[in-house]
Amino acid sequence: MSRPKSYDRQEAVERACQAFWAHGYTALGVRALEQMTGLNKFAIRTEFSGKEGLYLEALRLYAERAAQFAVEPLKAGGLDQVEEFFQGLVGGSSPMSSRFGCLMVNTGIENAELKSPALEEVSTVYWSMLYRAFEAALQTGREDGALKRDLDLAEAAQGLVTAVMGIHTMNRVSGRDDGGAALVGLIRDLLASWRT
Amino acid sequence: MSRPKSYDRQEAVERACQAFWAHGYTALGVRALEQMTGLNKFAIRTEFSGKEGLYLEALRLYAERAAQFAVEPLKAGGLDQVEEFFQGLVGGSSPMSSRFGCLMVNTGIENAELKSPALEEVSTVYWSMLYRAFEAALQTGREDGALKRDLDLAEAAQGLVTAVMGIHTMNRVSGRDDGGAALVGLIRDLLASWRT
DNA sequence: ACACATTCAATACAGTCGTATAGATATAAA
DNA sequence: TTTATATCTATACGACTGTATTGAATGTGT
Repeated sequence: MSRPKSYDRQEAVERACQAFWAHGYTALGVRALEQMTGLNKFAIRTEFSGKEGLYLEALRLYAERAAQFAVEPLKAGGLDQVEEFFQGLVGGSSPMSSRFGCLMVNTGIENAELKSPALEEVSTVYWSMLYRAFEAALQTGREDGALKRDLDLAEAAQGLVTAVMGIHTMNRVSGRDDGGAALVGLIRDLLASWRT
Repeated sequence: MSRPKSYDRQEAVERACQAFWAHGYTALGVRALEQMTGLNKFAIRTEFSGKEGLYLEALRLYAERAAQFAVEPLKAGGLDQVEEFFQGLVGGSSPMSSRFGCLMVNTGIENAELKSPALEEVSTVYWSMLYRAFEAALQTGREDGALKRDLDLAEAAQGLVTAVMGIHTMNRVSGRDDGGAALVGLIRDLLASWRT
């Protein structure tokens, strides 16, 4: 009963995610977004209520993908899965590694002062999701008796999250999807030292 | 023979450094910079040849300070100094810790796509300076016989640099100058495991 | 074939960006 | 006191920002 949309919503969000990932939020203008997503200004407004709405949608997609591909295996597994997770942060064979770093890290740094409550929440939820996943994996390791008993689980999980940020940051700063490989190596050694 | 300047150059750069540190480059407009630095538009142009020139000056000051307060002790010391360095990245008593993270990390993430050769170089020089400092400290540790012989020094130094980025990033994302404390703890454990 | 509903393309808008310019101002030397 | 020089304040500029509006285009249902 009306003119069909000239774009595929899902694909548009996907492309927007990639675009924001590479260029950041502020630096990417609406007119550039049109080209990279196949959307038009009107659609950005009506479908996502503006640029920031599209950004939030892209962030949610990113978080969803990360939860699916990286975090779920973590919660189900133990120490080995933690090691695999870190391996996935570098190198070309993984969907979690990128020369542009991590969209959530980039967002957190760029918008630390933006004070958009919606952004703040997406970020917080994302990192606490990762924290709990590490916590669960370590807890599993402990219950399996694979982990030393004197390890502070909360500090370990939080420290791992921070290491993840470092790897992503180094990936972006170096412009290479394996820029953070050295820290992945150190984390592997650390995990080994935690094993019984 | 002319009207005296209404600002102190050194202090202006110092304030600009703080301002860019907190707000980033793009998000901080020239008109806001005037207020926060005590400079005026004319001075920004004549004294620093524009906003980007002032930014570079601020980055150089930041790098200089970091070299002086944090990196020099590293190059002169050994494993203990590496540990002290990481301790200095979190908590209120250190000039290297901040809830705004690290100016160089923020710059590297925000401007990964800016392609300003000058910025690129300042960043590269900074991180390789830190890398060499870690390398030197570890080398000293090795020569003192305090370090296990099978440790890959290059990977260790590069991994430590990446961990530093992670701590700064977590500081900024969490908005706390001790946000990265957990990873500092893990790094301390890791350093301990390297000792003979 | 026609009316209806929705999207599209193009343009307009007010606001901000960094920079450039011009007249007023302040100091030191003549 | 006058002159020269440099800095200050204020305004102007074109380019850009994200958003809003308007008439044309493109479908479906009658």
